[in-house]
Amino acid sequence: MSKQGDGCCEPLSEQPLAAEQAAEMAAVFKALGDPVRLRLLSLIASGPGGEVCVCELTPAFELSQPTISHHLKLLRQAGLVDSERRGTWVYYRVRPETTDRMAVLLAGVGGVRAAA
Amino acid sequence: MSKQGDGCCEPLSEQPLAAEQAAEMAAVFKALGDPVRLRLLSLIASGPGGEVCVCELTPAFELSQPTISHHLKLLRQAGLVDSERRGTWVYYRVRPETTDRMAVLLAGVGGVRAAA
DNA sequence: GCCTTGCTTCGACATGCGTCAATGCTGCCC
DNA sequence: GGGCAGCATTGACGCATGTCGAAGCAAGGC
Repeated sequence: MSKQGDGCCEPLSEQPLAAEQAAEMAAVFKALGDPVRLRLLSLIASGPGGEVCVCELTPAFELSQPTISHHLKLLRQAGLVDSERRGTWVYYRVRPETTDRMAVLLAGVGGVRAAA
Repeated sequence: MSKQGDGCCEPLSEQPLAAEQAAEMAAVFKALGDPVRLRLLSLIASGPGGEVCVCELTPAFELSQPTISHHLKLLRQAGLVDSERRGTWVYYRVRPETTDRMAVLLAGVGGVRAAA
């Protein structure tokens, strides 16, 4: 418990990510941590007007339709996309607030010394 | 609206994230999709000189020491951090190349229309 | 040389996650 | 109203993941 050495075990002046905030961010990253969801997000973002119908997303994968719906639900719960029913079809769009927030966090982690 | 081909189901001109690339990126995001690993990365990034000894990381969590080592291994395998043994202690540092790459990807997803 | 400290690796267990088939529900068209 | 297409939900199964205790390795101090 006493100090084990000179260059070790000094208390950190600040830890920029609290446990609560980390859990919140990790939930979003966990939603991104799947190839299918990542491609879904990319397809939605690159769609015309930033919107894509589910009927365009399902045939893009060799997966069953319920599986795609499940992944879209997870993306929605993570706050990464938003859905809107328009007549027969359901359209999804990206929520830039969430993606930008994650991008800023990653840039901050990687560029701490560059910013300072 | 019997015309299904009009407002729906047109083929995408391009899908910016191929399956291989998505799998590679998703592996990194999966490594970030855990509160413990996210806090570890944050602690490492905010350490003096961008380096932190493992003996500083372990007491920051209410987890066993092998568990922390396991999470650090996953971060290392994802290319997010790098480890270096210096005498008795092992120091970890962030690899900004990886974090910046992810930040660019997220910024691109969120700001497609802003860039265009 | 031997013991102590710091960290990793090895099994083992419980939980969570991705996937599918089957079913349910909503809205359009005849 | 009846039928049908588009999506979502449910239940179930198999695999991956987080966690721990115990053991193994490397480096220093006595």
